[in-house]
Amino acid sequence: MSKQELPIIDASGPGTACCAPLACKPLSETEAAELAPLFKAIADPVRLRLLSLIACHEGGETCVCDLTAAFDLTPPTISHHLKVLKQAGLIDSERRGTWVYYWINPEVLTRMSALISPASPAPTGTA
Amino acid sequence: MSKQELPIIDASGPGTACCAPLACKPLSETEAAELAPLFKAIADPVRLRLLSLIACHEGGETCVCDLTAAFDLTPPTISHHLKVLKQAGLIDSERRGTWVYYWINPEVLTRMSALISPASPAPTGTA
DNA sequence: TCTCTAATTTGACATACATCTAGGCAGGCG
DNA sequence: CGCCTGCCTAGATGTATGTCAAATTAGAGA
Repeated sequence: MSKQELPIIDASGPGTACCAPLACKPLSETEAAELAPLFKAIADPVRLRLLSLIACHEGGETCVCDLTAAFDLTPPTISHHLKVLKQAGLIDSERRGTWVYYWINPEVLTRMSALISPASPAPTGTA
Repeated sequence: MSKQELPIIDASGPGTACCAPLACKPLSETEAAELAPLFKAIADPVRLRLLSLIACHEGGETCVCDLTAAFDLTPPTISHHLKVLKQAGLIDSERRGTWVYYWINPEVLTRMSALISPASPAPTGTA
């Protein structure tokens, strides 16, 4: 276990210096190799919907049973996708009694978003 | 040809109403099915670097020969990845004499970025 | 303890994908 | 016209991935 890593994306908090890392200077081979799996994790319709379902759920967390019910897939398949999302660091989970709850890790999503956001994300008079 | 489509992502321009579509309301099956390929296009280290190289190149466009030179891969492989990016609508190209030039389509990238950007992407007094 | 439900793990299978080699098309130049 | 260079297409191949059925673990309750 202890698959908790996400020091990628050039560090930099929410209000970074430059612009979008991607359009600022070419990604190194190493950076690309670490970033690609993050996007691969959300590059699937089921995982995209899972992420959205969890993100939208009130209380910030969702029981697996609710997620499974939203798809025409078997529980093992949902479990597999949740595992992929979790290993990418996009979500986290905890068992509470009989049920397991998942919630989103917004930091990683924010970083991914910033990475692909073009130079001037808000063209509000950028001229 | 004529694989030019990108009406996805819930429409909405740069200054949309709500927040991030993903965290706002659950993605429909259709939306997810149309969005996933976009992320799949950048869910590869080589394509991520290609995109970055093109985005960073001065003049806004890059010759294929420059891209090929940056990798340890054969030209057909680079060509394949460029095709994937182009079919996703992320880049576009034009032949000019002997060389072919590629440039980025920032709109699609912007939409993808907004999609995964958590609730308040630009805390610039959005409240 | 026994049983029932919730969720995950394991193993198998079909499909999708990244990469290469070989060959084809287009444009420049002698 | 013929050749050379730049890029793409076609076909082949090994690996990765999404899905399911069957088996396993974890907790609740009688």
